[in-house]
Amino acid sequence: MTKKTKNAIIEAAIVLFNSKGFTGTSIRDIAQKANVNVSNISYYFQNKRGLLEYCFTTYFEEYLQIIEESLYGTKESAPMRLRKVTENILLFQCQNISLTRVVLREISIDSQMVREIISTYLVKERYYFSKLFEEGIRSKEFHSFSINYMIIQYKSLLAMPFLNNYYLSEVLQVFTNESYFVKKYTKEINAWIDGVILDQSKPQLPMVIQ
Amino acid sequence: MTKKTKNAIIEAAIVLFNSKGFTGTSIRDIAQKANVNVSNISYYFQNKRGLLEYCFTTYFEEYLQIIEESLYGTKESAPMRLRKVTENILLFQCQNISLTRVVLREISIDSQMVREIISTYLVKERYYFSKLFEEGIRSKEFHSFSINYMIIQYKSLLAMPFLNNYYLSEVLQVFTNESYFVKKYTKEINAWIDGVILDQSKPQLPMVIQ
Amino acid sequence: MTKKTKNAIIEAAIVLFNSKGFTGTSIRDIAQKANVNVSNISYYFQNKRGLLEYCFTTYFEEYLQIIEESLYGTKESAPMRLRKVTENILLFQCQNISLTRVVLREISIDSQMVREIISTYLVKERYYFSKLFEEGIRSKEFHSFSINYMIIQYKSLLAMPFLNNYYLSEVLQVFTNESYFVKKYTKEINAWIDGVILDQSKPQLPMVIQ
Amino acid sequence: MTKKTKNAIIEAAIVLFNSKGFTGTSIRDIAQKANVNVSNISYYFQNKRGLLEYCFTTYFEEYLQIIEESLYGTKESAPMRLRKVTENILLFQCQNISLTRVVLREISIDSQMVREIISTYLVKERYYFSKLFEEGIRSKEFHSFSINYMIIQYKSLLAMPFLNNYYLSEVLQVFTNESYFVKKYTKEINAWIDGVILDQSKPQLPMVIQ
DNA sequence: TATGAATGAGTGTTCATTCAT
DNA sequence: TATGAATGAACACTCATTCAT
Repeated sequence: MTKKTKNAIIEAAIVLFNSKGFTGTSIRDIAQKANVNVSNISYYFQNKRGLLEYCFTTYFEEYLQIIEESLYGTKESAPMRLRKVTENILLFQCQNISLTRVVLREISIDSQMVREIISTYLVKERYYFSKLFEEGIRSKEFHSFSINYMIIQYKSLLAMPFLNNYYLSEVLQVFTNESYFVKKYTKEINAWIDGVILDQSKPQLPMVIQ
Repeated sequence: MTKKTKNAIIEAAIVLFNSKGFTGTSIRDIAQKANVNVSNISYYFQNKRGLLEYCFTTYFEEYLQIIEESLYGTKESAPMRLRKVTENILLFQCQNISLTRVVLREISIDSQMVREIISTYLVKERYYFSKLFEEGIRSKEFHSFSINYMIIQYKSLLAMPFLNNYYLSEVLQVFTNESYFVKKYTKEINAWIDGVILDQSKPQLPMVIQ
Repeated sequence: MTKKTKNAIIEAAIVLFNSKGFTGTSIRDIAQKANVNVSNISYYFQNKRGLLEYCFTTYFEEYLQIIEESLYGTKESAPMRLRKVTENILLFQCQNISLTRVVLREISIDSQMVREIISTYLVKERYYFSKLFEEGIRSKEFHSFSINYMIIQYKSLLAMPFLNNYYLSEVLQVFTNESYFVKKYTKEINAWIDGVILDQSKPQLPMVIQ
Repeated sequence: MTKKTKNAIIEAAIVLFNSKGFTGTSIRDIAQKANVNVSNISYYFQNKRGLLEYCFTTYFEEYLQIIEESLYGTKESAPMRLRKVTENILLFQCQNISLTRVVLREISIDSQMVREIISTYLVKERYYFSKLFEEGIRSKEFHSFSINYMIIQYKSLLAMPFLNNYYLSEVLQVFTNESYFVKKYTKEINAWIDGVILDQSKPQLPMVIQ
């Protein structure tokens, strides 16, 4: 009824996958942290892989919904929508730091398993982003750079604070879980948008850098 | 005499750590791929951790040397040196794709082991980068943004193609191991330098965007 | 009311015990094949052992009844009754191939559990067979061989096609489930009866070999 | 060097596979009985299946060699060679009672695994036996029965004491491991040969029944 | 009568490591 | 310098069974 056990497993798994990696985490670790019996993992998720799949699916379903809503909810200009989707993605990722880090890191593994799970999600994401950049270019608001490289840069800026959160906290003393981080980092990406993406020959927007 | 065995182990380890992750790779996998006996790993590197340490050390020694030479070998302006170090880092990383990916990914794990090995290297790297940005700001060539965030963005742009190389190759059809990638991607980062870092009110450099 | 669930379990169990062996079959396998919930097995048969017991009991009750009826239903001579019981046993075993194979194979395991269940049945069976052979010997129709060895041979001939049904079908292309198998194999055993058991110095019966 | 560990594993495995069946035996049972570490089983035999394969292979190599030598070592008549091969097989099986029982029982499981291992051996065995029976029939020494059914009966008589050794010892008080068993049981099978296989219209051999 | 949740012991297997040679 | 044998702990996973509903 209450799915208490199932949820406890998921939460424990995300925390441990985050800090120790998927292969570095044993299902016994998870069961112990969740304070449940090991067998429940097989019971609810078939096996360890199923648990990771669940995490991925959960993440991407919500992630893509946020992108969709941010892009198609309003009739604003491409630059405005780019800013909006940026902020919403950062907000979502900050609210799910551990899960975000798990997804971003495990994606970087050359595992057939991971590819099978996520490839369709990534194709969808790419479709949304490239459509947005195309619109910006068509309306002359964006530079007509290679869209592929725009997406690479954009995604790299979105992911970096989460992938290298150790670097941020230890070396740079920047903490992704602090409330003002979203605001601060949104400004940074906006600076990139203004400086790199937007065609400043006819600026439509005031600079928003801190 | 000949370090054939040792080198075979290192090469096999890098390839496997890259594709399966550190915890996902067993020393038996490595020994088999290197076509040597398992015990040789203990013999040459003490244990599995020692092998990873060796990889990290090898990588960072060369990486930092490249940064040092790029920054202090000439007396050029900050922007020019930033462009130069960028190109050299990308070149180095492309020439050592697997190792680069291993380092970048394993760094993202919250492992005490990894931290112990790399923290001093990261502090050095930060020192070099922040000194460069400080100089640029002092000479009014760079915007006076937060240096920390500049470094975050810069590092994220440098790392992204290697961390998400699956995404690049499968979704965007961009291949990091192709010869022209360095040239192409250097231009991209230069666009970022020009648009975001450089204070364009008094441009010293012609735009280099494709 | 309807014993649908119970019967589904039994049928699934027999098929699986046959093809995978008792220890090789899990109650989850059975429940899945029977399309019922696992707990029903505990409900109807107490536990896995109880399910096997049920199979054994079912088999032997009918098996012994067939022997009894074949031997004591008529007043015919020992050889005729031996032929008759042979045919009826083969018929019964062919009609219950899977169950027969389960029983014959599991009997060969040195399991205390199995012994407890079946020992009384085997004693009864032995009583019937030895009485029949004694009668044949007393009436000079049978050779006065060791009755024990007669029973061994007789039982081995009865069991063989079922125990080694893979050998029969794959290597010899003989199929126990085909309708004419009983007739054919009965003739074979009759040949054995005529050649080995019957005292041919004064033959009472015509040879029946194919 | 001494292969002590490997042999200890094999011996323990045969005993346990015999008494508890393959699936009923855990590799921990085996390791404990052999007084070695569990991992050695994987080390020497890859996995549990490999251990069974080894048992099968060992058994059949020797078994087929015995048949070959018995049949082709001399230039005797078909009946004499049939007697000889019978005695040698029984002797071999009595000297390896446990292994024989393991092989005979596991063969009766419908397992793809078992089939893959043994099918070629069984085909060879069949070739030898059918050739022998063909010769006997051609020389008019044997009845011209169906060779397939002859082989079935012959194999069933050879296997029975080992498959049902519980039945023999508990119910019939006959013990296969006693020294005189081979002699005694060889006579029994000879009785079958004389009574069923040999064409007695022109007897070449004196009856050997006790 | 039937179910889904949950358990703890057990499964086969793999792990990194050690050691004598 | 390199190897094969051996270990014990850990691995992911499955087992039969129980219990509240």
